[in-house]
Amino acid sequence: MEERFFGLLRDNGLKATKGRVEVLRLFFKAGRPLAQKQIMEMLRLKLDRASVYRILNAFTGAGIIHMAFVDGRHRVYELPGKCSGRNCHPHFSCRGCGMTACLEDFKVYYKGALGKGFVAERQKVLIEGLCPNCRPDRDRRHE
Amino acid sequence: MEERFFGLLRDNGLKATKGRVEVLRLFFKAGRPLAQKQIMEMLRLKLDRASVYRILNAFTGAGIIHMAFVDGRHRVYELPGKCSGRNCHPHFSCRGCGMTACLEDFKVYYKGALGKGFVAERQKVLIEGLCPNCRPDRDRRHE
DNA sequence: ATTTAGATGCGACATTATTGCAAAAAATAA
DNA sequence: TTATTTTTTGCAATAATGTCGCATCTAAAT
Repeated sequence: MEERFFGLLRDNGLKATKGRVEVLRLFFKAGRPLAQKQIMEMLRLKLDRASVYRILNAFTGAGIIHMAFVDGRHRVYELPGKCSGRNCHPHFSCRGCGMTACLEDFKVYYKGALGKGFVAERQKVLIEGLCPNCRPDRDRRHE
Repeated sequence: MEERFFGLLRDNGLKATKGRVEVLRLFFKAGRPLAQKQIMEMLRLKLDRASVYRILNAFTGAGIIHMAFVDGRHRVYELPGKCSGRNCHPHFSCRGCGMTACLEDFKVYYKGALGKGFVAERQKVLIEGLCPNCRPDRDRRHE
């Protein structure tokens, strides 16, 4: 299982160090976008803040992950999944617990109106709201 | 002209101080979203960093402006225009010069796929790319 | 003009992120 | 395996964005 991470790192010209394997493992395990802070809390081994930042930048440069969106002051990264760096799928962010999710089947359609001479390179769509856990439960509204 | 700003401030329970009138003037003059940094550079009078932040927070609390989007690490604010705080129109941000623009006629259509139990409260749409000034000019491509 | 509620300036601090440099670890060569 | 080279890491310092406390000042009301 770890071999998969070793290969992914080496294929992208990155040494398979403990720290990188660990961070990569966390992304695969989480299956959802992660911010540096969350990664720090999930680490099973000691890794410096600076190293985590450098790992995220290295991964981003290599295309192993990309920045999905900025949530408040946190840059949130994820494995590519179905989206390219240029045209990323929309994301959901819960204002209750900070949980994030990819909305890969959630398509955005827009028409014109960018004005003459403008070039669109990337779209970033973020839906903010409440996840099922943070939503006031409708079945309990009579309590 | 300045009376308009005085009235807008007082109607929202804010004292019409020099700093506030100046910041409000900049928003009206610019006619586009502004970040704290840009405001600092445009100021015609001396105003402390902290004061600008406090003014932006006061204006936001009063509903005179709202945060349009986060660009990199910069919070970008704007006058409401056609959008409410909850459902803001899409924005454009130029990666060349950092210029921002509102895409009020740019409508986003999306369908389903938010999953059961999720509640959408806000949408944030940001298109990144190049503005006409930063775009490599097509007419000069043979140079 | 005096009073007073509230705004400002300044400095300290918190947070997120980057960088320089020496020590450590991984990959390569011997 | 050992030695060498390259890259990464840890630590500390630094930068940028933003907030807060407190003394001082200002706008507006008396």
